[in-house]
Order: sequence, then structure tokens, then C-alpha cells
Amino acid sequence: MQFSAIRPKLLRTINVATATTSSSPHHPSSATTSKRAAEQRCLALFQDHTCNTFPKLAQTHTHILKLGLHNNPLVLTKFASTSSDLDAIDYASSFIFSPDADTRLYDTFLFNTIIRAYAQTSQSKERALYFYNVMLDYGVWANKFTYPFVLKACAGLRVLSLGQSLHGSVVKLGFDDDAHVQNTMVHMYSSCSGGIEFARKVFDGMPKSDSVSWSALIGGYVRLGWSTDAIGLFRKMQMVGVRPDEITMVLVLSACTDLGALELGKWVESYIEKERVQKNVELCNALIDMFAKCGDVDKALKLFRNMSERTIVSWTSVIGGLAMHGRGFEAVSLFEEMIGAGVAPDDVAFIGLLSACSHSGLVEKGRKHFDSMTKEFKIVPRIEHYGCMVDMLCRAGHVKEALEFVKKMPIKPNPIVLRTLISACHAHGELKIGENITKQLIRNEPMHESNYVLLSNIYAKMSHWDKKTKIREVMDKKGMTKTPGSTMIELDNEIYEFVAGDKSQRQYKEIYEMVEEMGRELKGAGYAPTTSEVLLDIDEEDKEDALNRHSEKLAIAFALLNTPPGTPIRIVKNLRVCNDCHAATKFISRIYNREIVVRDRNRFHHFREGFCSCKDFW
DNA sequence: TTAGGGTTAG
Repeated sequence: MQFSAIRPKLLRTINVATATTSSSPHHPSSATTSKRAAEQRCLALFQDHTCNTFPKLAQTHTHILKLGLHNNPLVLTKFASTSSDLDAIDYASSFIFSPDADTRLYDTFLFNTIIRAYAQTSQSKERALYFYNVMLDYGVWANKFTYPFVLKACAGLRVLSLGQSLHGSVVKLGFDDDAHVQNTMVHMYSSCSGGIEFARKVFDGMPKSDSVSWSALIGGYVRLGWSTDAIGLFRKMQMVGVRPDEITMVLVLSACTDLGALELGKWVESYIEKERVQKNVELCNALIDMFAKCGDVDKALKLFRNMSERTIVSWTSVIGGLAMHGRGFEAVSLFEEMIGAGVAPDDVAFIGLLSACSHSGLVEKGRKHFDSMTKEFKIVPRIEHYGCMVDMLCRAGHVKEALEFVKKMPIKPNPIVLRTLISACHAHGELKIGENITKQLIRNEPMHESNYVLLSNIYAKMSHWDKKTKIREVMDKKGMTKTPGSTMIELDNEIYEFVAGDKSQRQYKEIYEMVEEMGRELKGAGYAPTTSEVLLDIDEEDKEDALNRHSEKLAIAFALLNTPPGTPIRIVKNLRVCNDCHAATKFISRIYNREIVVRDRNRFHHFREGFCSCKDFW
């Protein structure tokens, strides 16, 4: 951890502070005011909530100097705690730690105030820890209030070794029996990579746990993607009689969202109603996100319309939800409604909007809003925004323009952008360009499996069969492991997970018979398997067999066997749905007269009567 | 005169 880099910045702000003071006139009346009254006047300045921005704070600073209170501890600490934006906090601390400051005034409360200010701001966790070190350097003792701040900062940085050393200090000073400190320790460990076992250990050793302790642990499980276990923890929490609150419910909903478990999500919603958990904005946002990502975007929209108070997250969740379901027009008009309502869009809202334009082929709208993002809203585009634009141009078939766009981008394209370009080159016949980009990408990312799949597809299209065969050998030689595709389906409050060629289900014989039957019906209806999707070096018949064992097809067969005719089927795939499964699912929706909703890694596909809502662009 | 867990995208 590098803390030394912070000093020069502080010194620079000190110069700014001095310049501001010397240029301002000195009022003789201030000098005659009694010290006590000056202090009161100064503290009153901080009651004004508009004073927490940098320019306002600088103005306040001038006043402080005028009143001769630059070394008053009350004023100093109030000064630091008022700040809420990073520049302002830096400014305040540069003032407090200026070379002429009276170091005898430094106490635990003063440091706690500064550490808290930095720990609460997302980009300044390092500075919180830096000032913790400064505090120790000055020989000022940390108390039980210091550690929740410091541990929180460490959680944000996700550095396990640092957290362990703080844990050591906590034990040494005897604060490890304090409930707040214990809960923050669970949170810290559960946020650090590789720390979940430690979090569990602290949690298990706690004499008493409350909803905060459970939420800290459940949150860790959710962050790791251990959603099923997170739900399991929630059930256990109920069993031991700890009442969940709105934050616990946000986390539980987040786990449902990850699993795509709509029925479970609905149950959680009714639980919230039944238990009268306070439905604040954040909980409503989590509900909206859950419904949108579990396939019921209309319900998400309804909840959104009924909200009395909305934040940018509410708008973004529902806009992103519509985009994901291919309802780009509605997403764009909701975005425009948001601006009309006076809510300023942020960078995330623009990602939702641009991805809506991309998924629905709204190229002109996309260009217009991308332009307004930089010019009107002064948001600097990140690689994700450029990525959306490239994706949008590629889907619309403007491959040449997309290539030009990438060349002109002020930032280096990341592998995601390059893969988008390569897929477009493959789809629109720019094979040579696609091959070159892929080779370059493989040099940068030699262990990324999908780069080889892309190259293999390009060679197949170029009819370079020998080169295509070689790719498999290269992959084997490098010992690359493929992320196994898996599909989940929810049935009677249980979640079933399938992987390719799965035989772990009790029903597996019937499932494979059903897959066979589906295959016969599909062929009769004119479906031809897309065997070029299969990377393995095997003959055509075996390839067909490999496709039939894809996890999506197994899950659909399972659903056809276990649900009444005519009921919709909802499945969740961990990767992008493959070409062949997409084509097959269209046929299945018609032949078996089922609406099939597929959530893949990127978006939703609604299959109905032989068609998909994505109009074959995904 | 200070304290703990949460939501959008990638």
C-alpha cells in the first residue's frame, strides 16, 4: 500500500488555502469579537448544508482565519466532518495538518472524524488508512470508534493481509468483544478476496448476532456468487429467530436476481409484505431489479410507476431491465422522461440507455445520446460506453464504421470491444480483418478460451479446416479449461441445475428420451443442427449428439416433462446462448406450443410461436 | 462527540 503519494497533494492544497486567505480583506470588526462568540458563529457556518462543497468550504475557511480560529479544535473537527466531497475533505485535512498547526490539539476524536470522512467516500479508502497511520505516528490512541471506520475502508480496498493486521490490532487493544467492531470485521473479511472463511470464523465466534452480522455475512456470499448458500443462510437466520430488516432483504433479493429465481423472488416480496419490513427506496430498487432480471419486466415497470420517491438507481434499473428484454423504444422514452423530470443521468444510466439502443437497432438515437452525454451532461465516456457504441454499430451491420470508431477512440479498446468487432467481422464477411484482430487478441490474452472459439469460427467460414483443427490442439496443449455451460430452472421452489451431458438428475433417462423425441420432431419441422458451433474434432453425427446434450436442451426437456402443457418455461443460462440452441428453441416454442423465456449472460430471449424477441440479434 | 450490513453497469 502506497500512502506516501498523498502528501504532495495535501501540500498543494495548502498553497491554495494560503492564496485564498491573503487575497481576502480583513474585517477589523472580527478582531474585537469575543472568542466564544466567534466560535459559535463559526460553528453556525457549518450548519448550512450547502457548505460541504469545495468552493463553499474554501469560503468558510477564509472566515475561520478572519475569526482567528485556525487552531480551535472544535472548529477543526467540525470542519472535517462537514465535508462530503473528496476535494473538500482534502482541503480540510490540509488545513488541519498545515505546518503551523498546533499538534497538541490532535486527539482521537479529531482523527476519527477525518478517517470517517475518507472511509465514507468511495475513492479515498487509502487516505482513511493513511490517516490511521498518521494518528499512530503522532502517538494518538485509536479507540473502539476508530476501528469500524478503518475496517470499512479496508473492506472497500479488499486487501486481506491489511485486514488481518488490523484484526491483530483490534485483539491487542481488546476491542474484539465489541459488537460493532465484530460486525465490521465480518464485513471486512467477507469483502476481501479469500476472506470468507475468516468472516465465517468471526461470525461463529460471536456470542450474539443481529441482523447486521447476518447481513454482513450474507452480503459476502452474494458478492462471491454463492447465491444458493446466501439463501440458505437467510433461512438459518429465520430459524435462529433473528428478524431480518430491509438491508437483509435487499441482499436476499440480490441472490434471487443472480439465480434468476422468479418464484423465490415473489415469495421474498410477499415475505416483506407479511413481515412488514420497511419498504424504503433501496428495497424497492432491489425488487425492481429482481423482477426485471428474473423475466417479469412488466411487474418491474408497475412497481416503478407506483414508487413515491425515486432515485437514479430506480430509473436505471428499469431502463436497463427494458433494454435487456429488447424493449429499446420504451427504454429510450423512459430515459427521456427521466431527463424531463429533472433527474440528471449518470454514467451508469447512459450504459443502460446505450445498451437499449444497441439491442434494438436504434443507431441514430444512440449516436444522439452519446453526443449529449459528453456535451450536455459533461460525462467522460468510459470503455463501457465506447463498447456499447461499437456493439450498436456492429449489430446494425456498420462494421467498417465500427472499425473506424475504435481507431479514433481516445482509450485503448479492451478485449470485450475487440471480441465484439471480431464477431461482427465474422457475421459480415470481413474475415481477414477478423482473423488479424483475433490473432492480436490471443497474443494479449493467451489463456482466454473464447478467443480461440472466435478464431475457429472464422476459419470454418473461410473453409480453412486444417487451421481450425489445429486450434483444438493448441488449446489442449495450453491446458485450457472451458467454463462449463450450465442452465438453471426453478420448479416447485427448487432450483435444478444442468450441465452439458448431465446425468446427475434422478429423471435423467426420461430427460434423454425426451431430448431424442424433441430432435425427431424438430427435424420433421425443418430444423437443421448448426454443427459448426462444435469445436471438437469429431464426425458430424457425434457433433449433433454433442449439441443435443447442451444444458439448455436438457433443461427444456426437463420442463416439458414436469410442467403442464401450455405453461411458460423460464430458464437461466450462465453463458451466452449458442446459435444452435437459439434456433432449436424457436422450433420448440412452436411445436410444443410453449412460451420459453431464456435469460443468458447478456439479455433475455422471449421465444413464442417460432420467433424470438431478440429478432436474432444478440 | 464519533460506530456496523444494502440497490443500478461492467
